[in-house]
Amino acid sequence: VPELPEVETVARLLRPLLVGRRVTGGEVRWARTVGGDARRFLAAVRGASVVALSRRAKYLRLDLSRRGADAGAVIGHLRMSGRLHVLPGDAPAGPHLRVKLELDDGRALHFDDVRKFGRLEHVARAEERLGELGPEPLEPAFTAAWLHGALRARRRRLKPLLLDQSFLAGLGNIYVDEALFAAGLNPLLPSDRVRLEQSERLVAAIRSILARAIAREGSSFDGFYRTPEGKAGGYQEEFRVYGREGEPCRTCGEAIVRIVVGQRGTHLCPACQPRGRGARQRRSR
DNA sequence: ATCCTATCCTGGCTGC
DNA sequence: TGCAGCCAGGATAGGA
Repeated sequence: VPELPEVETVARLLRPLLVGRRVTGGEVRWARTVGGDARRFLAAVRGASVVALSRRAKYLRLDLSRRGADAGAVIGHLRMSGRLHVLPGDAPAGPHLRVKLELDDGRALHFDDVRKFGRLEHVARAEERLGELGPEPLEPAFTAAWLHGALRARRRRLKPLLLDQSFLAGLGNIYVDEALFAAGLNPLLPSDRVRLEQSERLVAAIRSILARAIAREGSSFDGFYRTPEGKAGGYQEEFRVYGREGEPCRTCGEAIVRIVVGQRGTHLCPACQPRGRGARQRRSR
């Protein structure tokens, strides 16, 4: 599932192929992908040039201009199964092609998406489609002090809170599970019981896991995510808990467990990620 | 304030 | 072998 590292990889690899290019035409095969109105979308992007390509949370943002004037932006979200590829103009459409944008260099941007949850929408102002997003975990503002305060200001279980994009932007099911394992924190722990020292471990875990996953161009384990070059990512080889139910913990040998938290499959090592120390102290007295 | 459920989708899997 | 039914999963809306 594309999360921050996968979207960052897509942005980095597409940027040199798209920035400076003008959209000369296009085709929409699934209207909902572009927000429901294919004609309006194509009119908005035809003739516009890509002036910048960036990532915010799990969104891709293509800023457009037409004859030097602001022409809004295309906001992309890969959701579960979306893929973006720049291919030769005469490349055949894949079976799940939803949107194709022809470029002035003879190539074309293909948006393929088996499950049709992905989006590639045009908006006048990028902010209106980006929603309310928390801080970027790789930005300097994401510190242990901030996280600790933010966690204590709420009373939610850690896992759903870290998945909440308005709390922290860019993490999804995989990297939350991996980060909680690396920090030794239980996914069910109420956020207001996280101590400063635990917040420090969590910040360090999130930062290092995301950086490492970007270096490996994301995670590919279910046949969906591929880089724009068609390659699989490599970070799935470094998973400690995700998708490892029943397999031994690489730290302690205990069997990895899968539970459901907030309707999400959640993987953890029950020995390395025990419930909070307070609960254990109470039990032992 | 927080949690839960349904919705959107389809391929792949399970069970019979 | 065939087929019905279930499930994952990000974001969001609406209800408890």
